[in-house]
Amino acid sequence: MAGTGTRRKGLRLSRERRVAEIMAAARAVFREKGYDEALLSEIAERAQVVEGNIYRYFDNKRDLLVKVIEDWYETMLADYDQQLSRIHGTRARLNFMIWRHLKTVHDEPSLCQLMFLHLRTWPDYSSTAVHELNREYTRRTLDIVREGIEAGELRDDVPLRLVRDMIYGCVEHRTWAYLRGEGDFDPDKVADDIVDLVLGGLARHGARSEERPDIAERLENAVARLERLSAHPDS
Amino acid sequence: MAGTGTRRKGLRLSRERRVAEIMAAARAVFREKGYDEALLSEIAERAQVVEGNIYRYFDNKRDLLVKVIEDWYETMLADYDQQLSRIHGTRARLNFMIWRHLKTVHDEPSLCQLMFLHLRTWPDYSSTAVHELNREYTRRTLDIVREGIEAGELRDDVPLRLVRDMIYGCVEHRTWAYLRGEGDFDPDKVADDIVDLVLGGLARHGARSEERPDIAERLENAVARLERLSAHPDS
Amino acid sequence: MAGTGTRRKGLRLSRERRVAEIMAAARAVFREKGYDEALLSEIAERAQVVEGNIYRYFDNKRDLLVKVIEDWYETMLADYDQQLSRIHGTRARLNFMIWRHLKTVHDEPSLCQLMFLHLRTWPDYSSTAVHELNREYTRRTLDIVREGIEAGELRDDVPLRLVRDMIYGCVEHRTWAYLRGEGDFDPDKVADDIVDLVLGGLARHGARSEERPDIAERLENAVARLERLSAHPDS
Amino acid sequence: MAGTGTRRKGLRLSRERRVAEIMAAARAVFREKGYDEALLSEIAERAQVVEGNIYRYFDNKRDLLVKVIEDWYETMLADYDQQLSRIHGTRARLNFMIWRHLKTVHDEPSLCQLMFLHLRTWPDYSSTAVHELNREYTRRTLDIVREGIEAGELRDDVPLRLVRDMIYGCVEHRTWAYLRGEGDFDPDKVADDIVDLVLGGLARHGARSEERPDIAERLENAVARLERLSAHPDS
DNA sequence: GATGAATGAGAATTCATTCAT
DNA sequence: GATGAATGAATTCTCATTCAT
Repeated sequence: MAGTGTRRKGLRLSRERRVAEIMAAARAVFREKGYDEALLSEIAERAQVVEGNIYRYFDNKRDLLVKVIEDWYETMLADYDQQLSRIHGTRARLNFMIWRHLKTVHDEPSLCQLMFLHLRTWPDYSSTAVHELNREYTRRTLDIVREGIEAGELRDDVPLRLVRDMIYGCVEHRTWAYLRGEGDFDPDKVADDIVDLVLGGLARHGARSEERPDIAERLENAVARLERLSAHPDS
Repeated sequence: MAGTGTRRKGLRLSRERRVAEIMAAARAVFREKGYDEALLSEIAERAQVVEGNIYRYFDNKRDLLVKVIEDWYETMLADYDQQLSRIHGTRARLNFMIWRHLKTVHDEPSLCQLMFLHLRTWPDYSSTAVHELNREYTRRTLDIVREGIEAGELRDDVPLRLVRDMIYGCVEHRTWAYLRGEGDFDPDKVADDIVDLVLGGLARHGARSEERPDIAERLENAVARLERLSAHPDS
Repeated sequence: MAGTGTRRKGLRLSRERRVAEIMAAARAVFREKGYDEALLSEIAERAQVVEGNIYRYFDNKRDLLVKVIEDWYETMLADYDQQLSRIHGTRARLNFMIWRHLKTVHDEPSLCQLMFLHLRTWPDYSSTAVHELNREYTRRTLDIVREGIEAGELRDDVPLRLVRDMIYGCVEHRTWAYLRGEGDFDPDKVADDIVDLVLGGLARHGARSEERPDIAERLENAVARLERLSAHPDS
Repeated sequence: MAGTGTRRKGLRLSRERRVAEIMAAARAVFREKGYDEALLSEIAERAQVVEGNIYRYFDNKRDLLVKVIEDWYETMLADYDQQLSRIHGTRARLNFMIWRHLKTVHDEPSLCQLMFLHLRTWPDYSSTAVHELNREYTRRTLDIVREGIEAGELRDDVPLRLVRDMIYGCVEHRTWAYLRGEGDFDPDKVADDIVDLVLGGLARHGARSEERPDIAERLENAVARLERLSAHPDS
């Protein structure tokens, strides 16, 4: 009751430091509890701050999450660049990007969930800095593809955007069960598989021209189907 | 206040009928408001039922959504089978599946959101009937791939599961902005692109560059669309 | 769907039989779940009856419990009489009554709880048949006391009612923890102790007259205290 | 509707003060309405607080009742000690304890009901502070008995625990009808009777019958009442 | 700059009982 | 006599955010 309490009281930290403490606490709590379950009161307590005080530095809970994720992205981006600079060759660089993304999901499933299920679904997401950071995040991959095209290694008749969607969508779907807490996956193996599939495609190529029906045959088949259609439209 | 009683009173319907009415109302409200904003009271009102009565047939709000989505899936599955039976050839069938999925997202963005952002994220999702229905939904695609492999048209050294993740993940990412209410997309175009990318892959293949503007391929795509039209005349 | 279902349908039983089945089901469910947790729907299901049908035989849930307890009491009373007829001597008969009561609590804790915490607390309890049955139940004990008085074995200057309250109140308090699910007790031992205490009292008797201060001394003490009181009333 | 704002707005009180106001309001409402009928909203209104604000200080309705009863017990215990210190002699002190308990039941039937029918029946009762307070409450009685034994006035072959159960069980049974709102009772008279029965027992004792209308005993009882009066002038 | 008391709005859920069929 | 669909009323509890001190 009397004397100096164990809890620092109104201790003044620089704004910078205060913000950092709150964000660290917020990241921890968001990670452990998810967005809805995370309580401002708990974040405040861990940051040694009073609840209402958080509002001095952040607009609201949502904003706090945005800032936490932004911060996380920035760290990742710097990291990526550093590592990518040592890797050469289209396939290897692509593989790295995909592997690194898989690794991130593997190591920080909770933060990824926060990104996938909350941030990204909020109505103003696309005006967020996180959106921009995410584009930046995936742009590296597209750069690699672009360079591969220029080098003549990759096809130039494919919408770049779709390549990105395919890679990141594939990773996301592939890791969905893991994020739900069911089972595990091996980032190395999955990365290899994805690169292989994305680059090589599903169709057979080597023997392709010989095996597949020639043009005349394919045209005939198509016409046959058209005839069938016109004959029995509701069959 | 005035006029003939607007609310029919105690009209007794069979369980079956009542369930159908509630589900119809629920689907509409969920679609319009999303999960959180959807009020049981509004659903009840539209279904001409007292709130508490919903609980005779559904465990809770969550269960109600699950049932609504289940019902939707069942309709879709039957529809798919019917239409798919008229389409032939690996590429065409694959194209149909992807196009149909894109079309669904395009036509029912709200229900898709419900599925993506709620149902699928709930902890017990994998024990849900919806989960099974979803596997059933994607199994058709895998069957086509499997048949393609058996026919020697597709590579047999690719993990099937990854193909599925790539296709559905790609669609989901590609349509994300649309689901968020930003912009639009053309199911036909996107389907063609995805099929092309999934089958052909990103890498250039020696034999391929010669055929480039492949007349047969273009004709095949055209026929696929015709088939689709006859199968699904209101698309 | 067709044919005779496994669930008898509208099978007509005599009113008597139907009532018995419902009461048996109700007793079981009340015992297992307690009053509040017991659901009419479960009782109905166990009794192979439809919910609304219970109301043909019982006024309401409360009435159902009353009837169940009544029935239980009646069985017990008959049992008591039969056994008591073979026991002789005031102490032995008293001991039996107390032991039997303890045994009942021990064997049917749930039904006792129902009686103690519900029936007995309801506002119209004293107009219930159960109330009368309970008086009947305790009257046997008072009869024994009365006979003991007439035989000159027991004091005749004690309010009978208080004796009853003391015996049954003591048992109830003594078994409270057990009813709450904490620990156990031995009906035989506790019965002996209670009889001993009730009959013998707490004060020493044998040496009593010698040890205790004689009248003069006691009067002196009393006067001393009175003086103290008047001298320092607020000390 | 008219006049100066009847509801003070956002007036800030210290935690301590606010808690006290809420508890006072809660005690009143619980007393008047019983547990189930008591509405948080009414408590809030009387405490001049918004409903949700109660939850800053109390976990839930149940906790609120617990705290109210605790508070009540604490007041009583302090009171008991103060009064008991002026009363001397085993019989007189025992008489006081019993009389005081009866008086409490008589004066605060509602709070007693709350204790008997709610608090005490909740599953975690024995881990409650109230449970401990109640033991403390009855421990005084046992101390008196213990001292009587040491002074050679009381038998040393009786389980103390049973004495306590007998006294408090007897009081509870004796006052049951009153608590139910039927009839009344006289704490003085009942206390005398109980003390007499507990000390003397039911059986006749040779030496006893001679002293029967024991003048000293009557005087002692009278003094005990006088002491009580001076200790508790408003009784 | 810090504190933490006060706010506020409502939404899901329960199940005994009734009564149309 | 049986059925089971429909009723309905009311309450607890949550926690981000604000703002008086």
